[in-house]
Order: sequence, then C-alpha cells, then structure tokens
Amino acid sequence: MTRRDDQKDETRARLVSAGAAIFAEKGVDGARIGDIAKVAGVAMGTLYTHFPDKDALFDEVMRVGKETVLAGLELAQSTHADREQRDLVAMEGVVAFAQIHGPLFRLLLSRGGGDNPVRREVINAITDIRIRELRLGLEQGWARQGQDPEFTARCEVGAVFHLLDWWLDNKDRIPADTLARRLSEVRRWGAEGRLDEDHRTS
Amino acid sequence: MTRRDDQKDETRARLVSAGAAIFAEKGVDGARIGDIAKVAGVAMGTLYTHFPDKDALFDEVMRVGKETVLAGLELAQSTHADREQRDLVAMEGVVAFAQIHGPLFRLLLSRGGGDNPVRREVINAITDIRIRELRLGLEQGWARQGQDPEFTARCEVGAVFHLLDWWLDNKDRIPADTLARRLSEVRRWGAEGRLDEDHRTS
Amino acid sequence: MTRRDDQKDETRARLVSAGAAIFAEKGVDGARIGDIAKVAGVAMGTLYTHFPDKDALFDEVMRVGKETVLAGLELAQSTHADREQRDLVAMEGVVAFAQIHGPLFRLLLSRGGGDNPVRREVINAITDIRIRELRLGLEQGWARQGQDPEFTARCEVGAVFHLLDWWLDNKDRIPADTLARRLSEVRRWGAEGRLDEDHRTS
Amino acid sequence: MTRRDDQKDETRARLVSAGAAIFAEKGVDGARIGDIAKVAGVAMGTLYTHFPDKDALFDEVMRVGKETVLAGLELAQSTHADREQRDLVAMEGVVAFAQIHGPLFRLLLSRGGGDNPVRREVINAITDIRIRELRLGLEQGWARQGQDPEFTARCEVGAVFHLLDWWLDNKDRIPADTLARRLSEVRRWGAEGRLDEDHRTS
DNA sequence: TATGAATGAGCATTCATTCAT
DNA sequence: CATGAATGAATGCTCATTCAT
Repeated sequence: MTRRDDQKDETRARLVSAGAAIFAEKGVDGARIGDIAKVAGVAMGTLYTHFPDKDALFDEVMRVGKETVLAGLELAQSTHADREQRDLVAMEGVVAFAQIHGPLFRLLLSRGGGDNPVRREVINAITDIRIRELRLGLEQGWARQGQDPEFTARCEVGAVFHLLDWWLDNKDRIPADTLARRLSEVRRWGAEGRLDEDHRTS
Repeated sequence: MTRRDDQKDETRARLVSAGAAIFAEKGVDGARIGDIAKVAGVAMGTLYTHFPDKDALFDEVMRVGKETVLAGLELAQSTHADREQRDLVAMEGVVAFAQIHGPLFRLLLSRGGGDNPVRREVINAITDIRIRELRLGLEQGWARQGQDPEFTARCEVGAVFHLLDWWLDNKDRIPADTLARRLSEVRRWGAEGRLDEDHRTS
Repeated sequence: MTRRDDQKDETRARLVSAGAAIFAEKGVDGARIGDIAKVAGVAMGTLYTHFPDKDALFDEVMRVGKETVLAGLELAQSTHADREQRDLVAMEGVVAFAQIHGPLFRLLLSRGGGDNPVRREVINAITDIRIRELRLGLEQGWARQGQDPEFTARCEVGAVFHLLDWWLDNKDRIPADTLARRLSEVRRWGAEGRLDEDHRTS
Repeated sequence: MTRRDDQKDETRARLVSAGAAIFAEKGVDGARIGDIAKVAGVAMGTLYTHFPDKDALFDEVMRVGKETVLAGLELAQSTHADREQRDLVAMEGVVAFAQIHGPLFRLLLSRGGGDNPVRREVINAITDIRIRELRLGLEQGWARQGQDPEFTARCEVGAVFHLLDWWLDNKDRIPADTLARRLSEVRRWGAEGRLDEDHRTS
C-alpha cells in the first residue's frame, strides 16, 4: 500500500467519523454535507470521490458502527470462562462504548436513525446472542425456568439501552463502573432470578 | 363558538393529526409540508394560518401526543383498586395506544423525534409515576427490598417500550392481550420478585 | 345619502388614508394588504369590497393625494393679490402639507412611488403653474431677464422639494415658518434676482 | 490571485451590476432574484454563494454605487485649479454619470431606494463638499454674502438632481453639454449671485 | 485526487385574492 | 356589506451534487 493509498484511507476514515458525529446529532435528513466535510477537514467535493452520495456515506457509517459494536461484543464473549465475569465485562464494554461514542451509540442502539435496517441488524444480533445464552441456561439449569428466552432477551436489551441512553445525559448520577455492575445485576435477576451476594447493590 | 370557529378548530385538528402521521413516518426534517397538507386535505398555505412554521406544528403534535399519553395513563391509574389489575390495565392501555397510534408511539416513546424535550418530558413523567409506586411498595412491603426505585423504573420503561417497538413490526408473533399480560409480569418480577400463579406464563 | 352610505364612504376613506401611510412607508411592492387593513381597522376582505385590487387602491391614494395638493396650491394662488405675499402663502402651504402628510408628501413629491404617472402629473402641474408665472413676469418685467422659465421652474421645484424632504428628518433645525420664508426667498432670488429687504434672512 | 479567484470576482461583479440594473428598475421589493440571476448570466443559487440574501446584495449595490459617485466627484474636484472650470467639470461628470447609469443614478440620488441609509450618506457627502466650498467662498469673498451655506448647498443639490431626473426622460430637449453648462450657471447664480458673460445662457 | 464555485431542482413560506358565512 | 379562513401561485432560499481547474 502506497503513501497515497494511506492518505486516501485516512481521508475516508475521517469522513466516516465526521458523518457519524453529524448524522447522530441531526439525523440523516437534518445532516448537511457541508457540515460533515467541515468536521472532516476536507472540501465538499472530496466526499464525492469516496462515496457516491449522502445515503452511501450514512450506510457506511452504520456498517462501520455495527462492526465495531459486534466486534466488541464478541471480544467480551470470548474473554472469560466464568459466566458472571463475562456478563460484567460485556456490560462494561457497552457502557464504555456509549461513553466514548455517545451519539453513535444512540444512532445505532437507542433512538435516532429511524427505521434503518442496519440498526435492526445490530439489535437483533445482540438480542440473538443473549437468546442463545438463555437457551443454554435453560438446558444447563442456571436459567430461571418457565421463561421465554426471546422475551427475556428483548426486555434486557430494552432495559440496558434505555438506561444507557438516560445515563448519557446524567453521567454525574452514577459512575460508569457502578452502572455496569447494576446492569449485569439486572440481567442476572431477569435471567436467573437470583442476585449473587458479592455484587448485590448496597 | 360559531359554526365558523368549529370549522377552524376542525381544520387545525386535521393538521395536527396529519402532522403526527407524517412526522412519525419521516421525522421533522424528512417531513414535507406539502404531504402534511395533502393528508390533512387542505392547501399548503392553510397550515400557516394555524401555525407560524413547520417546527411549531411539530411542537404542537408532540404536545398533543404527550397529553393523550398522560391522560390515558392517569385513567388507568385511577380505575382499579387492586394493584395487579391496575398494572394489567395500564399495560393493556399502552399496548392499545401503540397499536392504534403506532408511528406516534415511536415518535413519543421509543425512537424518532430525536432529542425533543417533550419526548423527555413524557418519558420522565411515566417513569416518575412508576418511581412513586415503587417507593410506596417499599414502604408497604410488597416491593422487592434492596432495589433502587429509580433504577428499577427506568429498566421497566426501557423494557416495555423496546418490546412494544419490536412488537409493532411483529404483531403476528404475540396477540395484544398476551403481550399486555407478559409485560405486566415483567414489571411484577422486576418490582416484587414474584409471579402470581394465575398469570404465570405458560 | 343614507347612514349606510356614510359608513361606506367612511370605511373607504380610512382605507385610502391607511394605504397612503403604508404605501408611503414601504412602497407599493413592500406594502402588505394585511397591514393596510389593520391600520384602517377593517378585515382584509373589506378592502376588496371597495377596490378591485392593491393597484387600484394605490392609484386612488395617488389620485386623492394629487387632488389635495393641487387644491391647496390653487387656494394659495387665488388668495392674495400681492405677488410676494402669494408666494409666501404658497410656501407656507407646501410646508404645512409636508408637515402633516409627511409620508404622503414623499410618495407624491420627493422620493418613493417610483415611476408612477400620477407623481409626474402632480410635479408637472406644479411646475407648469410656476412656468406660467415666470412667463408673465418676463412680460411684466419683474422676472430676471435672460432666463428660461421652464429651467428656472424645475430648479425651484427640485430645490424646494429636496429641502422639504431633508427638513422632514430635521424639523428641529428650522421652524416651519422660517423654512417657508427662506423657500420663498430662494424662489425670488432665482426668479427675480433680488431679495426684498423685509424678508432678508437674518 | 489565481484564475479561479478571478472568475469568482468576475461573477460577483456581474451580480452587483445586474442587481444595480434590476433594483434600480423595480426597487428592492419589486426585484426578482431570478431576474437578477438571469441578467448576470448565472444560476439563482450562485447569488447565494456570494451574498447571504437579497438585502445583502442590495446593500452592496448601494455601497459600490456610493463609492463610484464619490470617486468621480473627488476626481472632478482635484482636476482644475480654476473654480469655474472645476464646477463645469463636476457638472459634466454628474451629467455623464446620470446618462450612463440612469437607473442607478435615480436609485442613489433622486428617487427610488426609499429610506436607504447609504442613499442619505451619498447625498450628505455631496452636500458637505459644497458646504465647505461655500464657506471658503464666504471667507474669500467670492460667495454671495448673507447666505446660509448649508441652505444654499441643499437647494443646489435638490435643483441639480431634480433637473437630471427630468432630463433622463427628456434627453432630446437639451444636449448633455448644454445641460451641464446651465447647471453650473445655476450653481454660480445661487452661490455667487452673478453670471459670467462667457457662459451666460443664450 | 482534491477543490469549491456553480448549479438548479426542491422546499418552506408569503401574501394577494376569494368566498362561504 | 363585512368578515377572515382558506387558497395556491409566486418567490426567496437551501443544499446535494457536479465539474472545470
């Protein structure tokens, strides 16, 4: 890869990043190409040497966001053998993502972005991971019997994302690590019907 | 109130209704004044004899939506003396609202509408009602001890709205009354830590 | 004439008066029918029961203004036998008109009103009166010999109207009666080439 | 300054020029952006890459007009040492300006343009130049004693501009050079109270 | 490839005029 | 006749997209 290709990729990445910021703040229809270019530090025309039009940039922003989120989740899944630890790490990961990429988090996972299909894909992917876990739990006996794994999973996802959305505007109310711990407790209570002594909310 | 004033109010109401439909479908920036006028069955100029501009119509749509939602909730609160019954009626009400005003529900309560302050007001108002209930429950002993009422309430609200949002695209999966029952179970489990035998999910 | 006709004429007169004010302030294109109706204290539709359209109202405003100005001038002409007295009265009349109908004065006689034909008619009528006087003066020997009456008349008219226009924004600089006296001196100097001792500027 | 910047300036200049023509003909409110763009030979949107809105273009038209007029006047002032010659050159200059930029002349100096502040600035600037000359004349003895320089100057300006305005519609009545000569005679008579033999109107 | 001036279709908004009451 | 809500053509302005440099 030549220096020129590097620069091209760099410019493209900055456009995607700027697009994420502006799309997240204003929505697709509210976003201005000129604003995105300005934030990216390039001329408006440059955007069109990398993407055919506004919608293509938006799609790319969503695609990159999706990959980032799913990669993070996969990492959290693969890290620990212990279930409770793994859950906690997963929640810490999602809290960190929300903290770092606030607007992108909202675009992808809470509100914003409207009916975008990629948004559904991400949420479904996350939900499916949890559904599989819960099914395994029912088999292995650690999951609360009688529950519908899909229903439980969607409740969890809704609760977690809604709380993170609220937290983004109220970060001073709860520290990030406390929030992650509480979220993993919520999930355990919903999934297993018990709270581990060590992590019980004081 | 003369016949003429009646007609004026009627026209205004049709504009708000049409605005709700179009704004909910396309968002503020995506909505076209011409589409709203067409749906309302009036000329484009008519909109401007009732509202100074597009944003003012949007604000009014949100305001009316907020009042409708809160009025329905208050009604559900005041109806039954028995807590479980009251909860079920409340969930039936919110399911019915989502079913009838699908797009408006999303605009006000799930995604869409972006950062609108009225949206926050509605969600906070609903959350506050639940927080007060939970505090009462802690005093009266029926609520699960050790919980943070605000945290529980936000989890519930997130779970319920997320599920309703999902259900709007998957109505064939669960009948409305079953959904309402399950939602009230979710809330009971989260708040009280028990499930009544009669309503346990099969 | 019945009471109803009286009222009709009254309404019409108020529309013309309001039109004069708004047209003078904003010009024909800048004037808003709604503003004129508001100033006249009637509904917008009422305007159209008296005049076919905006231009017709403007024409009427100009026509009435022209008649008022010319009637005042004719009055001043016919009042006094003595030439100097007559001139002074004429200037006093035009100063009074500018003072009372400031905006209308500008519309008709100085700036504003654009290329309106009535405006030209008024100015030409006023100029013609003076041209006839000057021709008489050349015959009778009191007018400065060698002058072109038309040229002199136009200079006088331009000077007088320009000064009045300036005075309207600077009424505190010169009292109305002093202004009228000075204007008649200017005209005498231009026409006769002499200043009467009694009226010389102090 | 690159070729590209040159083109941008060229476009801007054409917009100002076209704006002058259309504004002068129709007034600010009567002017159509589409007409200005058509005359300038550019697309409507181009106007907005150079000026924020219609009023800003109008302001620029007036500003450029003011500079042009004042530059011409200054040039005439500085050219000749002899007072009578200088006056004649000044009048020839203003007649030429009216002849070449007829509508702009009216916009800036006679009627049109309404209450525009730049219009006042130009007229006041021109008047002030003459006031200073007359004060000098009173000191040096060549000006008619007993006059108020400000009053005289305003009369002159009014007379000259009114005659030029009339002349624009009646160019066949008087040749341009004769007009300039007569205007300078008018000014000399008003200011000095004498007419030079050589230039006396035949 | 990068630029940004130019483009022009698209849109929100205005406002003279109409007409049912 | 008076009213003012409704009308819709006209207009100013926006902004995604193009293209000459």
